[in-house]
Amino acid sequence: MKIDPNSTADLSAQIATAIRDAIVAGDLIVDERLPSESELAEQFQVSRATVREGLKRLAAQSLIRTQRGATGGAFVNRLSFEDAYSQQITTSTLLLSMNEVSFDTACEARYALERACAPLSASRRTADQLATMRAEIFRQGQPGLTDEAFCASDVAFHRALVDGAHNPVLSYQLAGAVEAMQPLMNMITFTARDRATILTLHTTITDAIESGKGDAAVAGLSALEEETRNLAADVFARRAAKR
Amino acid sequence: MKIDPNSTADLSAQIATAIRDAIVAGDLIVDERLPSESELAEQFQVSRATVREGLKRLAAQSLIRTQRGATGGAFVNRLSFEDAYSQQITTSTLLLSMNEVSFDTACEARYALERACAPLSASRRTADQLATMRAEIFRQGQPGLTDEAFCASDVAFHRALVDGAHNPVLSYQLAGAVEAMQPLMNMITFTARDRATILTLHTTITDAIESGKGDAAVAGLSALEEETRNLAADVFARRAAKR
DNA sequence: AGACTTTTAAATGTCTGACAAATAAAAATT
DNA sequence: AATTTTTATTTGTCAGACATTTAAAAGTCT
Repeated sequence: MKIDPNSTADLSAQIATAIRDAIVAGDLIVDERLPSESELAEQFQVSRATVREGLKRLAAQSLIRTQRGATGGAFVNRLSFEDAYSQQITTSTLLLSMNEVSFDTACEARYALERACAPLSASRRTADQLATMRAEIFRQGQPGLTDEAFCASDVAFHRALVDGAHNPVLSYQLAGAVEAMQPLMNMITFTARDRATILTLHTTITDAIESGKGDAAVAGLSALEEETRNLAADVFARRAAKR
Repeated sequence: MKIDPNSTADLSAQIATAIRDAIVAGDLIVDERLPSESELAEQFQVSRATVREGLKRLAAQSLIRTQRGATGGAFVNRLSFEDAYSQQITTSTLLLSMNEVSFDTACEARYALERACAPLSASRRTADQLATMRAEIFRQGQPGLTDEAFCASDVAFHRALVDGAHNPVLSYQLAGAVEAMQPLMNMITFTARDRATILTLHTTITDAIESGKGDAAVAGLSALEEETRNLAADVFARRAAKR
């Protein structure tokens, strides 16, 4: 684990990279303790403050955790799916909001990915996930629900659908795609009629998942995608006409 | 932008969270300059070193960039797809290697996602992407290619396939799934016969993409998935038998 | 006046040394 | 033997200093 004295990059960044590489390469294994900050400072020939900045970079990516006290120190962290989820969601959300990704592009990606889950979900979903989907459908039918709450329930519905595939890797990948859409969806105003249409489609999809018909679920998702895109197109057209 | 004096969390972590929240909420917009480190230190009532640790956390997530000099400072960074790609790949790779994700689980997720891209790719791919796919197929047929090089070419082939969908959000999501598989794939030894089988399937898929037949491409991917899983199962069975 | 050079000020990057707080092990006491 | 106290180690935080980079301001020369 060495740093390049000729590099112009910040020392703290170089230190973070060196340690990260060691973790990715497997030279440092999960729960292994790194040398203390003072030892690292001597090893890299920098001050303790610089080492700390490097370590904080790694902590931000959940690659290490620190513990104070006599037997404390920095330990290689087992990256949990939960940690990875939340990072993914933050990154995806910012990616969409900062890069002028069109609603259609994001929507297309999301539904393409969801359709990839549907057949697996249809054959593996537990009663628990089905119950969640039904519960969210019920919630979505409640009168007086705000648009935000409707969208949040929509996200919960789709997450249950995705989790039904019982593949944590898929769930992790999809978390970003589904949740990052929420701010975009929140721009839409859902009329009572819109909600009724969506509810019908949600029911169709849930029925298909329950009876193990992957194809029908895929078709339902495609219909839902079209509906969503039409709704968004209307909103944007009306907004453009106002000017 | 405030921190909770009663929280037990590290001050640098709280500062990072406060600024991150402001960025996600849109209170700080792209390319906006944050107050200088000294000003932030005064604002949060902490030392400059603590502020810096917080800022390094944000820099690790590509949320800010820093510039030295008179008009320098920390600026809200536009999260680029490239930045997001590489973060995704690191995270996905570690997630798989640290959590005992089975080969089958990872493989299933990867191919499910790729099949989601195939129909889009079949209708939108450019000549460029097709050429890349053909070139990689050619490379994979070269004698004397190491297993590592074969896998790397395989990744390039699949990335071209995914990029053919011309949806940056999809490409971003898929980058992690495809690249994170590489270390797992590298555990497999490909015999000449294995390679020939894979080559045939790659050709089938490319032909389907070229002629706009999404269904055929999906079928080809499914066949490739089965082939890959059989290969891996053989490897693991042989390894288990050795003991 | 305009082009070039020098100075200056502001900002991040790094270092040093110190103290606070947490924590577990070792030592002392009951 | 159980409990309490001490001690050593480690991270968290602070204060102040200097180095380096950078652009703008000031100065100088033609």
